[in-house]
Amino acid sequence: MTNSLIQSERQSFVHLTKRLKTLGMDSQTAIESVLGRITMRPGVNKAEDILVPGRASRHITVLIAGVACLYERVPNGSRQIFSFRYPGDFCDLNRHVLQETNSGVAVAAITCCSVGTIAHSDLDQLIRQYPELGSVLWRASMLEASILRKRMLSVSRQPALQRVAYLLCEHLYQQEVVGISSDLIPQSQLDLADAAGLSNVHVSRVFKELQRLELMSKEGRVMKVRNRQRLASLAEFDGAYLNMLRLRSEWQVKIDPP
Amino acid sequence: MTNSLIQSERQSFVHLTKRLKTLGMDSQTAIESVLGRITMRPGVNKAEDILVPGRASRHITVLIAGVACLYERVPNGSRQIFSFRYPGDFCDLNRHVLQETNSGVAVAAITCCSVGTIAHSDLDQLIRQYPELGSVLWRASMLEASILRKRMLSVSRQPALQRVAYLLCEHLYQQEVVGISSDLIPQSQLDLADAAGLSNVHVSRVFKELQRLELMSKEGRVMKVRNRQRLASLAEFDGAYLNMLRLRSEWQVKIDPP
DNA sequence: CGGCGGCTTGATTCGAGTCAAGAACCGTGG
DNA sequence: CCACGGTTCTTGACTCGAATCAAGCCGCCG
Repeated sequence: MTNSLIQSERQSFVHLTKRLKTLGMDSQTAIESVLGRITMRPGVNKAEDILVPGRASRHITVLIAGVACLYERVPNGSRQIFSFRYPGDFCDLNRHVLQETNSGVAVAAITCCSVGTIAHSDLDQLIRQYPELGSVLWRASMLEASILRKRMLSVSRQPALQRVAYLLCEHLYQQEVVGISSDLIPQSQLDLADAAGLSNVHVSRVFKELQRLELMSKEGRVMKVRNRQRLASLAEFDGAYLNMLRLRSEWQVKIDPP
Repeated sequence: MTNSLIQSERQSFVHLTKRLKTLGMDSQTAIESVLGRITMRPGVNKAEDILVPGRASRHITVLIAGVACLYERVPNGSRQIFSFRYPGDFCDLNRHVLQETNSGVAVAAITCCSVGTIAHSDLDQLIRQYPELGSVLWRASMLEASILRKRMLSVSRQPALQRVAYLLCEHLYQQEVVGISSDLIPQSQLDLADAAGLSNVHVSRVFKELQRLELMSKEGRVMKVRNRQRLASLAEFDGAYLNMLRLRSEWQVKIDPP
């Protein structure tokens, strides 16, 4: 119903809006329609689960603010983080597209998050009404797969130092896509370890080395990127797989996170 | 134009047909329309490239027969295999959906392959005409991402023995989805190494161990699965992520590869 | 028959995991 | 404001899995 969102709502959806545009959604009315179908859920605290595996659901979840991660637990107790999620990212498109209760994948908040939902039926209807939305979401899925492949390369072929550097670069780039520019790394070392397939102990050593190389530094407990150029070159990260997206977005906008 | 395919053509498309049905394409006329837009390319020999990176193209490629792999070369010379492709699989949907010249990903033939192409413009038109085709291809993309995640888990968290066992199970299951049932492993040990993120030397040792455990055996030079059950349990492979698909396919059909 | 690519085997090295203990940091509540 | 308890991070000692190097071997194709 709400084609005219009140100012504060529109405000909270800036990142989602940007992301949809980045993915090629040109019609403003289509975007407004999507935003109009979003129901906000209560905020989620750092380290809490946003989505648990196995449970069937009648709606999809979209991250409005904060950083989250998509992960799976393995029998031996450790967890693998597959990808990080940023404002404007959908968390469980797979549950919508593949009818199965989405294997063992869960989503957890890395920082405090605010999340919204859209009913599956609403989404279907939106896609029917705006076929471009279908393409946009398909594109988002492909992009995710593309990112995952690159990550796989890094995890399976690079030594620990480069692997961690790679993750850090990936993080910076993904934030930029939605217009957030910050040197601070919200992930804990354990998060990075679980994403890179390393032990927390080794990530700690790697981080020490990154500090020695003056690529990173510490601000209280959080890590901070000092020299992004050299970090990227160390990791052999080029971000070319996001180029396509960059072309479509007003690239220089900088918004610092709260 | 050809809604009435001649018998031999229809024959060569059995796997693609099965795959489309498996993915939820119910209308026979829609399937025939898709098949009608396929142009066959000359066969590709074992170890030859089917698709090279970077080159823009006006059509997408679909694997009709044989086994191929999607891979990327890394600066240091080694290669990472991201996934294997089976009859009925599309090789470069990403190039269609993301306009970019698809990063560094290439496709190579593991065995002799026959491949077909569909012009991007034809595909667009087909999707417009049969919206379900859009969903089907989106679903195929999501499924691929899902498989990739599972693989990532294995690569980053399991020791070598399990990793290789996992790949073998994945291979068997993926072949079954399109109705091929065979114990023989067409991949060379080097292929498996490049997919598992191991050295060829170590894969050789792992294979010796698999033989000792009576899970695998050698037939001339090719490997053969002896005990699939125990192999799957060793690898902690459950194939649940393909369950959804199994429900939709006539599961017991067995077709031995040439 | 020769030669080549894929597989095997052994010796050695090294990166990263594990275990264990301690330190720094954080939020909490007295 | 400070003492407390729990994370998260750090450090060191030790172990071990897998990479690398280097030959030699088998099966295949010309």
